[in-house]
Amino acid sequence: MSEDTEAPPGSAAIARLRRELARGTTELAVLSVLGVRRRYGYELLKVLRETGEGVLEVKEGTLYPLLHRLEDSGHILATWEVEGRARPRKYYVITPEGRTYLTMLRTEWSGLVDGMRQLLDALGEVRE
Amino acid sequence: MSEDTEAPPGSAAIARLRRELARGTTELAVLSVLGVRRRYGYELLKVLRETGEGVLEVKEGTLYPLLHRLEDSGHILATWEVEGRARPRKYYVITPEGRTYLTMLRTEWSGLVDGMRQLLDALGEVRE
DNA sequence: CCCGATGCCTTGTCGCGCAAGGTATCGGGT
DNA sequence: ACCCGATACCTTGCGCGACAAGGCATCGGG
Repeated sequence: MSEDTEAPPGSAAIARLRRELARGTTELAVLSVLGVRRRYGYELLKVLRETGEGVLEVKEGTLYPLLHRLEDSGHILATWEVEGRARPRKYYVITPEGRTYLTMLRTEWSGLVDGMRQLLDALGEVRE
Repeated sequence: MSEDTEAPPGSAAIARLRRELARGTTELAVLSVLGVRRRYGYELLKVLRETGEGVLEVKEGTLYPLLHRLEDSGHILATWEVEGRARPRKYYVITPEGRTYLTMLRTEWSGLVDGMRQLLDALGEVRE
């Protein structure tokens, strides 16, 4: 029984809380990347993994449904592109409504970060 | 049809994304407050609403189950206190395991914030 | 010839946040 | 006398995003 079925202790717990914390940030991240220029799904996957020190490990099962949601709500537009290529790509572009929404998301995010910092800093002082 | 059933447009959407973004932060906030000194549930509710500019609007239906979860996992300890009072209070104290977990949570949180800042800042430059 | 990378997708499960409801005591306003 | 808000705890049921796990197809290198 030296074959340990468990990875490092608590790693499952870490994964869980990381998942919960990152909730909602994927949408912000994706929309931000698309705010710069159009991308296709698989490309987004790599961009998001390379940026931000790999903190945002977006999974396929997360990204594709998210893109469909954003498309349904009119925040992004999808276009298939083949162009002599065997594996066609689905490019996404942000819409004006998407930009408005992105601004909203950014505001909400920085508000949350500010609030949390205040809370944590205040307690940090007392702790000292 | 002038009677609009909807409040300000998008306010429901705002509430939704705020809820999604704040996911998981409540645990960090609660544990942080308890890291300073013991508190009872209803008190936590008020402390969390007054701190951090009201960004963390914790609801009762969120807080109480969360406290029970933290207790079950051994991160906090509960003690009933009556002391001549008609309405008894349930005080919570953080345990050593809770402190370890709190440290972990703080690390995860700042990692996420850093990652997001890098991502957003990088895109901000290009946008300019 | 197989396997990994590319490129898209789906179904089912998990777990948090919350609306909505419940119970009980106490004090102040009318 | 009565009601209502604050205090103080709790619960059930729903919504919804993240993800594991799987599927499908093509292309290139060892």
